[in-house]
Amino acid sequence: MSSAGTVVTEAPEDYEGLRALLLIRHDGMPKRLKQLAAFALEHPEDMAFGTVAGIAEHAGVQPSTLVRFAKSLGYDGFSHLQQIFRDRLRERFPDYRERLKGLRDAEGHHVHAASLLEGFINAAAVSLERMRASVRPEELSRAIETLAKADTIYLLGARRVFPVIAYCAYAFGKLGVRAILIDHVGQLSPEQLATATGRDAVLAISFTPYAPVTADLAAAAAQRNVPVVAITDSAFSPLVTSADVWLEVAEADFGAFRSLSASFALAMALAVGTAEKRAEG
Amino acid sequence: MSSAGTVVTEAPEDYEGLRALLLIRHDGMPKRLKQLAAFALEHPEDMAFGTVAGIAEHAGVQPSTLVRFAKSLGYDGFSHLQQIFRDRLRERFPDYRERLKGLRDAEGHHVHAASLLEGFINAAAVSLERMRASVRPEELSRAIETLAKADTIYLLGARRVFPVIAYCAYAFGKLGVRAILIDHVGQLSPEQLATATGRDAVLAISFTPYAPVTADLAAAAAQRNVPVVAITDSAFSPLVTSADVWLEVAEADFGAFRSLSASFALAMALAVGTAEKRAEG
DNA sequence: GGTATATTGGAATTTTTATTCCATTTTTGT
DNA sequence: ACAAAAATGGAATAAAAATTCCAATATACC
Repeated sequence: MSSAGTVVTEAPEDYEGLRALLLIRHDGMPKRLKQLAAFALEHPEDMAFGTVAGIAEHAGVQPSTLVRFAKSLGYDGFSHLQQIFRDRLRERFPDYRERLKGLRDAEGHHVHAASLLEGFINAAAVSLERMRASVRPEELSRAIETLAKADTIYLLGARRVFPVIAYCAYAFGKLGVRAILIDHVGQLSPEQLATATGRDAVLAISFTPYAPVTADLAAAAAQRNVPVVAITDSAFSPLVTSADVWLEVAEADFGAFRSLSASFALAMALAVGTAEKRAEG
Repeated sequence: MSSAGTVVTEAPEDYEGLRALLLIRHDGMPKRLKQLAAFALEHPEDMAFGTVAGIAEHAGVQPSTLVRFAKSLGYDGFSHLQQIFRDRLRERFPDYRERLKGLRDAEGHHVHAASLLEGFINAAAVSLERMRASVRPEELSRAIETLAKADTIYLLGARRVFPVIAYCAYAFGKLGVRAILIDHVGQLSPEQLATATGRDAVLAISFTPYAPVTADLAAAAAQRNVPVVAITDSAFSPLVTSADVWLEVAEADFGAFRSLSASFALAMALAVGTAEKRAEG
């Protein structure tokens, strides 16, 4: 390790750190490595997607030089360096599985617990960022209008998303909007929904793997001309066919568990938006 | 070429075209390919960066199925299909300016709805960032240890935080950890908790204004020497006196509503941490 | 100007990754 | 209920890519 290149004390794990390192070290670098440093900052996408051979040709160096370049910065090899560029494009969602594995071997449980938390925080943050870009204001507006027109709002969701719908019940209640939580107690959900008419509305949430109850009940409601507003995670969701308006939320996951943060934020916006719309007229 | 799969007249060269094609073909696809179609649209980043083996595992199919999937869409193989996903990421940069402009042009209500959503997204993001700094790894570790030692975990939370605790019930169940959700149905919560002993544990959550039930039940449990792990928002919380370990979470609010994102992330970390600790021994 | 040291180029090797093939299972049509 | 066709899983194979190694060249130092 301490043999070949220059200093070995670094190796930033994020793009900004790498950028800073390259700017500092650039002046003292030998010709070809300097060339690569400049190329990397000018063509970060190439660095993220390219192969050693391809990038080397583009940058006018030999493949081996690229590997040497990565090692001189403290990385294991080119692949490790490339990961930094990929993470950047991935909306800053580094490969935590890898990191977790490393931490587990290396240090104690404290670190492990903390990195677990980091992972979930990151999944939540990514979900929120994604939603910023993906939800269309017009759709959101239409959803709010539909709910605002309703006499009573029936809240439908099971299993993983039940917490979201339960929160809606709390929020609508606090806002003075009449809403009924379909809680499935005693498997009475069909009866709980039976009183819904065309003048009411259903707010249904379901993500993969779609709980059959939710899809079934939403479909039954739609059949009876009850307007359905849906929050779901893909155009393939069984909710889409029943819905008058549907909003897409793609939550990020960490390990086997998916975030709910974006769904919560969206649900809250729907609830407050509905209450405000009603107050207007 | 005209041999194996389905139709071969297509093979869109851009992401939108691919998306459209998947939506159209989805219904007529066999099980595994349908699965992949959904996965691809839900995890486009994975498709862009992953390897055949990695993506296949994530999506729950065989590597060969991925190749077959690509070919059935008219591509040469997986690599060709992957290119579409990579191209999409390269171009998706001048995004925010467009978005802002779009918001400005749209009508009054749309903007309002969108900014409502922005507000809740920001509150959630702020909460997450705060927690990054505030939760101490040692405390988190102690909390996990306490829960891991327990025979059965009793989940306690009401009103605003009920969704968090309800999610814990889901997560623990999925992880194979015995946990009981105190759901307050029929006001039977004291009875639901009555069977807890010193070999079990209580996970309690409460934020201002502290719901009296939660504090009372936690205190009663502590009295009977049941270990209590608490998540709360200040050192003055009534939960603190009953708790063996407590974790502080300060959620940000927008309007009258407070985020729950940080609490969720923390709860998930606790759940997974507990399950892993148990698996270790 | 000569020698030691660092850098570079390029081929050889190893590792990783995509693809193909075929036996087994599932679905479809009669 | 049966046969034919389609779909699937998994191991075997082929292709591609990263990494290493060493000889050749350039640079720095005395």
